[in-house]
Amino acid sequence: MLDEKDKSALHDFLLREGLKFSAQRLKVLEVVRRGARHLTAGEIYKHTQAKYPGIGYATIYRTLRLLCQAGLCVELKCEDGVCRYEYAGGAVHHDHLICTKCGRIVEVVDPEIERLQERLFKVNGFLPQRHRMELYGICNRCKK
Amino acid sequence: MLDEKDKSALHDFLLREGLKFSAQRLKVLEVVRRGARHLTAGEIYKHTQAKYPGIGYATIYRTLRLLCQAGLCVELKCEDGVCRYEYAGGAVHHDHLICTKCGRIVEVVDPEIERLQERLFKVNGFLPQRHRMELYGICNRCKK
DNA sequence: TGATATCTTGATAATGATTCTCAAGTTCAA
DNA sequence: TTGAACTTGAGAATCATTATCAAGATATCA
Repeated sequence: MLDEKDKSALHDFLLREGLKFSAQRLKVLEVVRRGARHLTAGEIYKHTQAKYPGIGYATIYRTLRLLCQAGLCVELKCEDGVCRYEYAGGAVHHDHLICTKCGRIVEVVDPEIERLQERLFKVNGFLPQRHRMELYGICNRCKK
Repeated sequence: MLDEKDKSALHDFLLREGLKFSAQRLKVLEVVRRGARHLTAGEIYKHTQAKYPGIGYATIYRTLRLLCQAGLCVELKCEDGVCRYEYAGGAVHHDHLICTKCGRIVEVVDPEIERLQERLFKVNGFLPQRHRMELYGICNRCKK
């Protein structure tokens, strides 16, 4: 099940871009929206298969790119070279704290850092678009 | 030509890890040390070929990983999915401001942000190891 | 409602960076 | 000098992601 808000956000985006609606696109959004955070494309593929048997890998990738463009999804490039995706519809931006032992990912936000980042953009004459901040360390469970 | 300091840093690391010295490893370090910033493995391969004809791709990758472990080199995961490498021996840590139009990379440092990042680690019970911060935007040359 | 142009899809091949394999070559401590 | 252990180069293998393309779905306009 998907909020009407998500569905219409997708619809609006497609309309705006001259693209078309499809059941596959809706299902992928649903999986990203309801599934765990930080899913890989492969995991999203498997989960979507359950709701829409027969969907292809290419469609998963295409749709994920689309959802990112629509601002409904965010792509996270991980250390292992595999991308992970998470729902971002109306969510607050956040960064990631990643344990290098167990791979646990903690989401963090620091408005102060965000502000300083904006300043760095400005000082260097850049028009800000987005950023990625990943902090790697050893989490308290793995420390001992 | 390579500073004695770099050479002995490599030597020390190899000794400490029970590994062996080789001309190839020295040449790769030299290329990373003297070459432009943000070289891809492919570029490092080509440049090293000039100094050490016959060197293989596998050796380049293996050596880059080694140099990263030794702290002489830093790997930068770029948006295009290709890793870039830069010398890091005794250098000050810095982050990257990347133009999404022309690909230009500007190095930036912000001690304030560094401090806040440390705090995020601590607050979440993580032992800090390293971080990656990449700011994406459009540079002043591409803006108009 | 139907025709049509355009967009999407799924299967599969292709790509491309990185890693693995293994026999032959090097290094270095004793 | 010798030998165990580490490295190397060539090329095959991996694996995530993209491209291709014919067949299918969608939406627009009459």
